[in-house]
Formats: sequence, C-alpha cells, structure tokens
Amino acid sequence: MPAGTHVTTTRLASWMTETVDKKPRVRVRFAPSPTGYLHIGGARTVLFNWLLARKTGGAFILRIEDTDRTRHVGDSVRKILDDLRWLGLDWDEGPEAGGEFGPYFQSQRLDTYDAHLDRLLQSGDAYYAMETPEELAAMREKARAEKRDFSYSRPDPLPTIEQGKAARDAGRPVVVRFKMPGTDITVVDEILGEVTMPADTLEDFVIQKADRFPTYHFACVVDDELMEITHVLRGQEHLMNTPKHVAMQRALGFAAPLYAHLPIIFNMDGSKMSKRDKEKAIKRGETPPEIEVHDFRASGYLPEAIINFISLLGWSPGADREQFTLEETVSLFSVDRIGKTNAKFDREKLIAFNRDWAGKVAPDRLLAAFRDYLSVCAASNPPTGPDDIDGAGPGDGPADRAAPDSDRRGGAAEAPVEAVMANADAAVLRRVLELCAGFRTFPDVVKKAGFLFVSDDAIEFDPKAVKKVLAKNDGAGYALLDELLLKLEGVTDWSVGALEALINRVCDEKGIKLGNIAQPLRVAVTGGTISPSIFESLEMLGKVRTTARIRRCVESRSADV
RNA sequence: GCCCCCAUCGUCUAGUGGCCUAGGAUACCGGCUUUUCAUGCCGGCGACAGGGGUUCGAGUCCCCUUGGGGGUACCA
Repeated sequence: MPAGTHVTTTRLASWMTETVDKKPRVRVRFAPSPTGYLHIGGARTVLFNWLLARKTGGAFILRIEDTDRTRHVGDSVRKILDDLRWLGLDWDEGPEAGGEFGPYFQSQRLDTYDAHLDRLLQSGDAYYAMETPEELAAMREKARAEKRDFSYSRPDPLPTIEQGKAARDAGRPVVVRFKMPGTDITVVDEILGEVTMPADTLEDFVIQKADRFPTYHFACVVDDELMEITHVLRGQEHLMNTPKHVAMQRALGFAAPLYAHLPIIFNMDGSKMSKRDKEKAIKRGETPPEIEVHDFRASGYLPEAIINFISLLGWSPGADREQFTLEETVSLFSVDRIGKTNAKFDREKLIAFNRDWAGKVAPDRLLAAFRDYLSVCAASNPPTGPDDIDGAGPGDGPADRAAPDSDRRGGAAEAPVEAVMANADAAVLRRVLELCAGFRTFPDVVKKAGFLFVSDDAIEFDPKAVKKVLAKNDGAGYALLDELLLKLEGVTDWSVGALEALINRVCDEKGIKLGNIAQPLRVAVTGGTISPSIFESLEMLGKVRTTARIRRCVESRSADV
C-alpha cells in the first residue's frame, strides 16, 4: 500500500515542521493542597518545576488542589503564596496571576470534573459503588485478621448508572470508581526509566467521593490535560499513583505528560520531615526544627541559601562547585541530572551555605532580608509582658544554664529587640550587618548587636560573664572600669580611631593585653561577652550611653556580692 | 504481608568500563590569624553495602542477598 505510506509520511512531515516552527511550550505546574505553609520538600518540587519552565522558556502554573474539604486550612493559600514569593519563585498562571486555563482552584472546577466523569460512566470505564467507608474498613480489617491481602473486588453485576443515581438521590453514600483495565501498566519516567506495575496490584479506585468532589487522581488528570501540562515533576511518593493516572488518560483519550519522580527529602535520622516534628520538639522543650519554608524565614535564613541548598538535594550540576545564584541554576539545570537517591536534609550544611550567602549578597539585599527577618520575628512575638519568664518552676539544670545567654528582655513590658531593630535606620542596620560579618543566620546578628537597641536599664549582667571578667581577682575588672569611665568621660572625639588610641594607651601603661580591657567593657556595655569589635561597638553606642552603662555596671557591683 | 523504587565518605554529591591511588562540599579533628563571638587561611581523617557473574579490565553492566525508602484511603 504505497499510497497509505505516502499519506503517513506527508502528515508526519507537516507535523514535524510545525513543531519546529512552534515548538510546543513546556508547561509545568505545582499543585499544593491548602493545608498550611509550604513544606520544604514541596519547595524543592516547586523549584525544579520552576527551573524547568524558566530554562525552556515555558510556563509555570500554580494550581490549588482543594478537593478535600475536611483538611482545608483557612489561610493556607495566602501562606503558600507568601512562601513562594519569599523564595523568589514566581508563577505565570494561578491564583492572583490568572491565566486562560483557569480557574486554578479545583473547588471551582467541579462542573468540568462532572462532565468528564459522565464520559467515563457512559463508556463503562467507571461505575457507581455503594460500599460505605465503614464497610470497606471492616473488609480490610477482616482481611488483615485472616492474613489475606485486601483488594477491592469489583461488584459483579455492576450497578447501572440509573441505580447509582437513584441510590444517591435516596441519600445513600455513593462513590464512583474507575475501572482499571486489568493489564500490567508501564510508566515511563524520565528519572527512573520504565516501571511496570502488575495488573493484580491495581484495583478500581475512587474518582468521585460521596460528597461529589473528585479525588486527587481524577482532578489531577483532568486538569493536567485541560491545562496542557507537558511535564509532571513531583515527589517519588506519587510513583504508585502514576499507573492510575495513565489508565485514566487512556480511557479519556488524553496524551500523557512526561513524568519525572523526584527523590524524597528526609530528616537526618531518616524519618520524614513532618510538621509534627515541631510539636514533638516543643513538647520535649527543645527548639522546634524548621520544616516549612516559613520556619526557615523566621529562623533568619536567606532565601538565596535555601534555594541553592535545596537545589542540590537530588540534583547536581556535575562540577566541583556548588554555590550558584538562581540565574546560574536556571542555566545549569536539566532533568537528566536529577538523581534517584533520596536525600537527607543536613541543617549544618544549610547553615554554612547561609553564612556564605550572607557574605556574598549585595549590602542592600542583605539589609532588606534582615528587615524581613526582623519584622517576621516582631509579628510572631508580640511585645513581651512581665509574665514572659514563666513562673520560675522547679527550675533545675537546663533552665538555669539557658537563662543567662538567652535573649530574654528585662521585666517591664517592652517591645522585643527585633521589633526595635526593625524600625531602626537603614544606615544603622547596614553598619550593624557590616560589623557582624561572618554571622551564620540573622539571630546571630541580634545576639551580637541587639545591645545597641535596648535601653540602658534593660541590660542584664550575665552572672557567668560578671564572675569571669569582672569579679575575679578581687574585682579587678570593676576597678578597671572605674578608671576607664573617668577617661571615657573626658573623650571629646568619640570615634573608633580616638577610642582605639585611648584604650591602646591604657593597655601600654598597665602592661596588659587588649583582651583584658575589652572584655570588662563588653560586659559593662552589653551585659555579656559577645559583641562586635569593641571600638566599633562603643562608637555606635555613643558616649552618653556607654558611660551610663559603665556607671550602672560599676554600681551593680555591691548588689551582687 | 504484597507491589514498586533506591544503594559512593556521618551528610549532600561528582563519577555513564581504563583518565579512580575515587574528586568537591559540609561536618569532624589539628595548626595559624584574632579584643569576645563568628569568620578567614592551611593541613588531616573519612566511602564504592556483601556475594556471585560478564569483561583483558567494574564504583561504573547483569543476578542474588542485605539495607533504606515509597505505596497499599471516599488524603493529596
């Protein structure tokens, strides 16, 4: 049949030229369900999708999968959007962006799902099923008791569409199940290769729930088709869902997108990173680990560091370098460099990345990020009252040790130091950031330079520091402060240079090392032993406040002996 | 239990049959710098899970074992 062959090649040729002219745009999506903030693992999934879109000049779509009305958490869409924005990942279509394939909330697409559901019902690829959740649970339980594998067995005769509708109209809980084809299904995965699932492990599954909402599987397949999604990059936990999706695509006559299942991210101990880790840690009185993107934001990480770090979880550019800007990552990214091995989330390495990024970004960028951190802190820690230090319980061990260097402010209801800093001058904050260079995360900056932003009376002298640098040797440190106070009061040029000259002179006169004089000053002025360089610290504090604090420190001596 | 995926330093990874005496990063250890903290600089420790094949040659290919993980919902 030469004629037939000819026709085929002609069609193929025209198709080919067409694809050369207008190459099909890559369209990828991230489809979170609104159950809270964006999980860090979810962020990695977003990132890879976003990278692929940006790399190829395609579109990145955000779709909200809100088909489970029982799990819906009120504010989550706004939170997820905020997290995404903070990370610097924008979306071309979706909430707030619009787009021609909307609506992008699945709860607003129910009619669409119903229409496709009808097609499946009519073609016999789906059927009404009458078992209640309780009945199903009982059957599973029974199977477990008898050490049998449970799998849903398709009712024989199947209820007709009319019977199903009648039952539903009568108020019975009715679902719609998809009829699996009864053959093995092979999924082609861009990362994992071909994966075949045996037919007998593939049971008929629910595609419409009793509340008439579609299940994830169904809505996802319909929307991916209608939104013309070309690539699905998602976590490996979805791998076993894929044959279901493939089977539905075939029944509906949809072309399957390309699939790529990403390795999963775990805690260092191999457990899943879960929101519940936070509650557990709090219960044990430990600092909760960061799990959601917002946690990292509130812990003072830079999005640059987070993005860079998670990009390396399951992907590598293959060079002996690993710190890249987002733009560099876009140009380096490719799906075939994504690995198959699950990764553990190493916070130590993240911290190192953050430290490096903090030293690398432009000063203005760093300032903006610091301000953001400060205001997030201020917002989540409303002004603390006197009740802040909880009623001094059976306070043994840990509490005692934690108290001195913690950042608890003094008794009176006072705004947290972060809130004060958030409103500080740009020039001041920029200077603070400069002086704290080398910090790991923003809380380090607050710990180190916060003393500049509290009132003189709010300085609490850390007993350990006092003992070590002031009280020992019969209060030598206090004596030194007395002398210094006199000299400092006489300083007219309150500058780093003058201060440095003065203090060095004192060192020479007394034959002591700088440390012996810097430390007492630090304690007097900050309450502890940590601050930026002492000269810069004093300069920033100013003469009035410096001398006031030294005076107050010296006077506190009698009080604590 | 059943189905599926995975396997290089503690951790993230490079490695696509000879370039591997296995590279980088981080952590850890040591030294130097230093006014505290944090940095910075230099050096060190440290891995191909085990067993069989294939091949002149295997971290790289195949099989088994072991280990880890995922799935097994009217969740997504």
